[in-house]
Amino acid sequence: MNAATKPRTVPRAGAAALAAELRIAVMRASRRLRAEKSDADLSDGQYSVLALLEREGPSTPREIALHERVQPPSMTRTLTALLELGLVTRTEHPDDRRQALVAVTEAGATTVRETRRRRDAWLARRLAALTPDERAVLARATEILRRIADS
Amino acid sequence: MNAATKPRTVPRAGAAALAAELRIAVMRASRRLRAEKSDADLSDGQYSVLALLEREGPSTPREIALHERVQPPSMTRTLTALLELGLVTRTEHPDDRRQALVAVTEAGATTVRETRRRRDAWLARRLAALTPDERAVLARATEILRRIADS
DNA sequence: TATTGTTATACTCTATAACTATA
DNA sequence: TATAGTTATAGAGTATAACAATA
Repeated sequence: MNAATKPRTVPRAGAAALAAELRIAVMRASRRLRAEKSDADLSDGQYSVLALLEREGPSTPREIALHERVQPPSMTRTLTALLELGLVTRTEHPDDRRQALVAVTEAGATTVRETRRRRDAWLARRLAALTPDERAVLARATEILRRIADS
Repeated sequence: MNAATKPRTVPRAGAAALAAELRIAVMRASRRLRAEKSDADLSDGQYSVLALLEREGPSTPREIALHERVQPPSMTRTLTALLELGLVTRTEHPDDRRQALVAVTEAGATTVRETRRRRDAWLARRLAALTPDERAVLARATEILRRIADS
């Protein structure tokens, strides 16, 4: 059942019909990817903050809360957990003593890279089973999806 | 910056390189989609159960819990909430009096359809702004993604 | 005895309100 | 006064353990 039997998946290419199919496929794929986590016992929110800091460098609790769309007290709790796990550090802000600067530790960066590696490995195994043509479709779709998400 | 400048998005079509790009695009898109929630005052879990019952017909609490990968006590709580909202009914199982049969009400079915419509609207607007060729790419990608997620 | 479903209880994550320290 | 961050407290969702009813 590879190429000949897919009646629902290539319907009329109308935007409304495609939206429903694409939404389901994207949500389901992301759920599967999220399930591929590293051994670190982190919640989604904790990992999201750790990955943000690893990707973009040190930040203040308020900035992180804004980016994660969470209230400051919730971020305090998340950061406290990451601190106790030794995955981030908290230091004084050089210019403003009200603020704090949070940064990943070496262990934190390792955790992020490990999780990323596992998720990529899971996906890469499945991509390797596709035809070159199918991979080309996904490569084009990747760029289009990125544009949509950033809009 | 549409066709001439995309160095990262169509790299060598190797599975490993594509995996990282696709993972980021899928996770980011799903994050945006999830942020577009409807007015319906239901949690993700409650809506998920309601949509399941609307899609597949009446079921027992245990079956629903299995499908949603949740423990039975958690499902009891979710079903109680949906019952109090008048979105589902609970009746005796015809063959086994230990079990119960849960089904959506007309109000429940309406809620599901309305929510689905609202969630798709955001994505449909963005798809409508694409070229027919780009929509065709996403239609093909949808089918491929679904296969990957189900594997 | 085994299975279905519920109740009792606790833990996690998030929220709002009130507080402290600094600008 | 305004802002950054924390503490206090509450609500929603899920989990395990113990229990009742039925097979």
